[in-house]
Amino acid sequence: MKTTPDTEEALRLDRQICFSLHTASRAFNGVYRAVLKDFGLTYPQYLVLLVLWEDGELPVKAIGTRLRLDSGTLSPLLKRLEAIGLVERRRSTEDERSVTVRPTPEGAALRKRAHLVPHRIAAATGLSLEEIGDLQERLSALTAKLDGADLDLDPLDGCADPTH
Amino acid sequence: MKTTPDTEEALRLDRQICFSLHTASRAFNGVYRAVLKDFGLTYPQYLVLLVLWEDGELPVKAIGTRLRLDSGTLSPLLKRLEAIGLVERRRSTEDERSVTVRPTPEGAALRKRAHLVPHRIAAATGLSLEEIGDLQERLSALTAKLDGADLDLDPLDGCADPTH
DNA sequence: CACAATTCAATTGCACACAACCCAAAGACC
DNA sequence: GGTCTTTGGGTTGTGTGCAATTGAATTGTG
Repeated sequence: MKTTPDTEEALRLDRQICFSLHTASRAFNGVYRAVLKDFGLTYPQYLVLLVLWEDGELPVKAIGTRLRLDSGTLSPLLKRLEAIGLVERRRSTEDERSVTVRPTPEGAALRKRAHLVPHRIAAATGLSLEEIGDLQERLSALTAKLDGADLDLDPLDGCADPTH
Repeated sequence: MKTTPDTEEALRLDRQICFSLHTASRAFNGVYRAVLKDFGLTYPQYLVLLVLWEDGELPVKAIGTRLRLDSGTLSPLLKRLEAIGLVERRRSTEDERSVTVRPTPEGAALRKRAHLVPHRIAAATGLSLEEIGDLQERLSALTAKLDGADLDLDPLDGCADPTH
């Protein structure tokens, strides 16, 4: 790694990682959009249903922890899922701050139809299960790293030389 | 790969790839948000500036092709960049349908300060340049595959057996 | 030249995603 | 009991991201 500023190269290189991740994510989103259209679901709505199918019933807080989403995103999303009759929201009696979400019978029934989704997505990726697993592993590690980064680095030094 | 439906496993496995990609992308976005706050830029705005810094001046259409964004996203974004004085939009004289975007002197000057950004981002990833390059390559390949997928597959068969 | 098809940008509508706030309920503390 | 703090959801505001439409300009074709 050079210590010269090398503005051109840095700006180009940087674009590569973040941009490819950004684009891949949107491309994936597009594929999900197409596949989930038949179910009338968006991709984040599908994610919420996945965790509910697994756990049966969860408070909003727990869904947010699982998906790393806050109430600003989840509240309206859950209201939409409730509006189309797939989930039910009930304020807990023992802790009235908490709202418990669970699939309605229609929401639970959707699970049977939804098991087709992963096959179609996997086919669209064109990757083997092994490659998928590997990529997933790297991305999870990257996310953990990014979440933990505090960014309190000196603007210039301390970056190029980790031993500093 | 088994041919049994295996709903549980399929739904879980599927969650892994798409979810990790989705989460990694948002985590990256969060890091950029923190780093770019000093510049008053969002991450997509930064991407637009990157291509403008490289090419000097581009029609909206070309920016969209580079970043895979359409006018619905770019039009308001560019108006914001114009509002804060970083770019200039001018309707082309030779083709009046086209709008040419280029950095203002302030926008061009920002480039010098922005070369700090990639260092901080790279540091936050905790990855070597080699790992970054490898990941980028996989993601680009994945995006290409996803963009090309037509999804006109049979819902069930035709997935597990590529020779079909 | 006239007319249809295409292209480019902008706009509208909807759904995240996140920061920043508000409020009510629950705990913690004296 | 009476405050103080924390916690869980909700709301608001801003900024994407994308489908669908509009409208003007250009191109293609007879």
